[in-house]
Amino acid sequence: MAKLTEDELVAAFKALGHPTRLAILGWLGDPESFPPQDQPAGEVGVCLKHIQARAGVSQSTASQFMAVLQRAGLVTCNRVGPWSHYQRNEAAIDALGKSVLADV
Amino acid sequence: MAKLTEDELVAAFKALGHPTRLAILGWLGDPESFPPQDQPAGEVGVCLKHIQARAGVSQSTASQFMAVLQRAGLVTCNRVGPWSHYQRNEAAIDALGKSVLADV
DNA sequence: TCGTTAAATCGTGATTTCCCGATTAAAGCG
DNA sequence: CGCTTTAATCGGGAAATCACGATTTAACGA
Repeated sequence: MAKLTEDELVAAFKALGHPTRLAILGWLGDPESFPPQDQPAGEVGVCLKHIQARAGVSQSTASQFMAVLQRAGLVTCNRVGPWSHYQRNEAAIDALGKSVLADV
Repeated sequence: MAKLTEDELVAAFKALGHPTRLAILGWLGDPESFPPQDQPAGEVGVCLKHIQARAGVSQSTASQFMAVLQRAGLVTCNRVGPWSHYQRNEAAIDALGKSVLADV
């Protein structure tokens, strides 16, 4: 994973500076804990519907939360048919943690 | 350093989700790079005036920035006479980085 | 005691974030 | 082609953040 720029760091911190978004990223660490779906969550990621349900927010809010996490590079999106599946970007999260330990 | 709670994590991320505050925390990693002051910066921390000058913001803004970092546990404040000196809380920063690598 | 200096707090307008419902876009099925 | 499902985007009101100047508090010296 490339070294994070100042802007990327700020975007990542902003994205995680919200309790629900922080929780979502944690949940995605255990994709199998979500209800079953057409595509295997462990491979393709978790469907937005399931994230929305667990977070207890509206569909539009869930979609926007994931867009923020995606723009910050912390998750990736996998579109299969009508579904959007979200997965942690482990390399980016690792780079963020190491950035805090080394640079910040 | 104790394990960070969800709330502490969010507060720390929020505090760092601002380019100037993130930069300040980085600057404090090299206290000697600031202009000389009555008390040795390496021991007691950096005087608010110097932080304000480098950040290029007003006195009140600088004071509030440091208050945010302090409430997030990322810096400590050392009052000596009329001066407030700020220092990185290395244990908290370390705990934050490890939290990202392990829990988030 | 009276200034002076340092810094926290107060009061503010401007901007941004938050979160929703409504709408739109796209996929898939009968 | 309609109908349904999924999710992104739009529009907006409420709340929080941002950054400032003004004021207050506290420490110190003359």
